[in-house]
Amino acid sequence: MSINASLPRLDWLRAFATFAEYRNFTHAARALGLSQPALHTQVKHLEEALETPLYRRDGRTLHLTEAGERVVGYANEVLGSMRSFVSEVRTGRDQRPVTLTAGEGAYLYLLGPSLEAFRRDHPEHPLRLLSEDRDTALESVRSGRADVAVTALAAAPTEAALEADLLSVVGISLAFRSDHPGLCDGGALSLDEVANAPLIAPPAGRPMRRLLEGAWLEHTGRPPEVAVEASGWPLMLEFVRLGLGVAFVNAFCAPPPGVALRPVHDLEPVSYWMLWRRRSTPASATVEALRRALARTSR
Amino acid sequence: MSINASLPRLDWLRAFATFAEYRNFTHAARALGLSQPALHTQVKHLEEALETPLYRRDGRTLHLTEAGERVVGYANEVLGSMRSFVSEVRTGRDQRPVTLTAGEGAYLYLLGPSLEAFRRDHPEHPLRLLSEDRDTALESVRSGRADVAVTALAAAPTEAALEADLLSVVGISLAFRSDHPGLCDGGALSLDEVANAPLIAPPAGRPMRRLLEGAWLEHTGRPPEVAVEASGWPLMLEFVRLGLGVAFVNAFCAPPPGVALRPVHDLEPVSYWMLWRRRSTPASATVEALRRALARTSR
DNA sequence: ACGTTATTATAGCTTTAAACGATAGTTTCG
DNA sequence: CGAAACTATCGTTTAAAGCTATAATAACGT
Repeated sequence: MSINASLPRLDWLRAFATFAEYRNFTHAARALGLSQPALHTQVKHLEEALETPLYRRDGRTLHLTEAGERVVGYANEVLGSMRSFVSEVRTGRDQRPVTLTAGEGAYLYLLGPSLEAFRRDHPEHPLRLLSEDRDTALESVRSGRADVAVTALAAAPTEAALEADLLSVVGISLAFRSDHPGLCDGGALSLDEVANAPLIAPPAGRPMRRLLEGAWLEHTGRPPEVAVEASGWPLMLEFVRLGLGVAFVNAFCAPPPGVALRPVHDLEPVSYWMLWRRRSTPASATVEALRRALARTSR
Repeated sequence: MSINASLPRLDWLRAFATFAEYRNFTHAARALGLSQPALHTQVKHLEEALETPLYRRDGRTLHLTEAGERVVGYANEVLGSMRSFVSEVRTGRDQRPVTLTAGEGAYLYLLGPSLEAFRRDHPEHPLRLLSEDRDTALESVRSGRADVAVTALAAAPTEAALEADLLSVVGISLAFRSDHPGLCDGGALSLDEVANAPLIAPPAGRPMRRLLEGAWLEHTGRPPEVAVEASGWPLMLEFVRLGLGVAFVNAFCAPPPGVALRPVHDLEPVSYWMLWRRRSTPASATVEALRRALARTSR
């Protein structure tokens, strides 16, 4: 009944956290400044302390188990909290950097004012801004490498480990050269009106591209013909300016001179969500429950 | 610019936490199953890692510094969270015991139904119930040994480290034998009406005793004459039943057969508070601020 | 198919550091 | 002022964490 079964060491948690990042002992060990065997035994110790396998081998690639995923998240949480506490005690004030991850588009067109405001109101906290695509960003939040992610999602994530808030819903607009014949005036466009213009689109596989392909098929009966592939709205808009074609972009984009936007009503608007890891101080939920129970006491 | 200055080890935190409990290296070391020098160096290492003295010597007695107080709290928090996480991973579910500390009176007359309800709604969480007096209970919460305290306080504590909720305000009643001449009927009593009855009161120095002495002086111009000292309302009520005198008790007390209660209006009612440690995941406040800043984003 | 490369996992040896016993140094108390 | 109670330090011992070397295994290229 291992009542006082030894706690895992923080070294082991850190070791496992960086191992989880690389999923490769050799590289992770180099990143930690350790030998590969040393890292290996640290992870092994952690597994023994938790009496649970944390990763699985499929041939030469290593996958985290479900328990492993939870442990990474907790490890990063505890390590981050510890680091910030230490620096807080040492310097007398909280200087923990806050890490935000988002896509380039969100930074350029959505988050600017908020970040300025945060910087102004909390100058004491360094702000680490990662630029990552949707999946990487979610993974960064899950694993605790980032505190908050902002990204476009079809719906709030159902994962229990994450909490989310809807930030903004933005429509899709068509970007075209101001001198484009036949597009310059009018309200919302339909897809058919632009079915024949050469198209600048994100690379195959990106979420926005898939959205486009679906809607195109539905409205015109055939897949879109993409003239130019470009990643990121600034590039797409630049290519529009150069006359390489038209592009579908989020309505919040600021078009460069010579480029105009018109809303498109056949495309679903995109929802931007802010996501963060549900803090798993496992105690707190229970303690909260007890507090609620007590608060029901005759008042 | 110690960017990666080594983190304190959990051993050191645990060592310091139990040292803080005893404020005595020798005893704490015995409690930990360590030699006194070993414990001493662990605490020293912690101080070096935090670059801050955690205790001070006044002759032979040791006091925690202010930083030391914060570190104990954080240490207990982190250790508790770690223990519960480990057992959660090992067993697959959260079994963290929740620790409540309160006085005997609160348990007997105030908290019963709430505790029953909590037990029914959360049978998976062991409940540890400590019986401590006010100061010890507060100290237990501050140091993280207990999750929640319930105790009578004149006002909400102003300490930044604690949060509090008012649970209940209860008046003071006089407990007397049902056959007492002249007391049996009527509404609220004044102090003068009972100034001559032999008095059963808590031992000198207890909060309730001090309250009584203050009010007595104010209303009758002289200190009360205490016939019997007894600690705890059950004992006091029992002595009332035996005819040793009358007693002032909280109105929520359940008098035994043969004993009656009547409210007393010259005595201030007593407020029962629930207190808990403000969770200091130092990150969370900042992250919260960032989230608020982002949420101000055009919606 | 077979050698080459990349990587995990184990073994033996070395080094680091944590624990211990002994003890000097302080303060308090009778 | 001596005894008792502790803290803090000093070598010494012991445990554990690191390193190099290497066996074992899977993927890859020719």
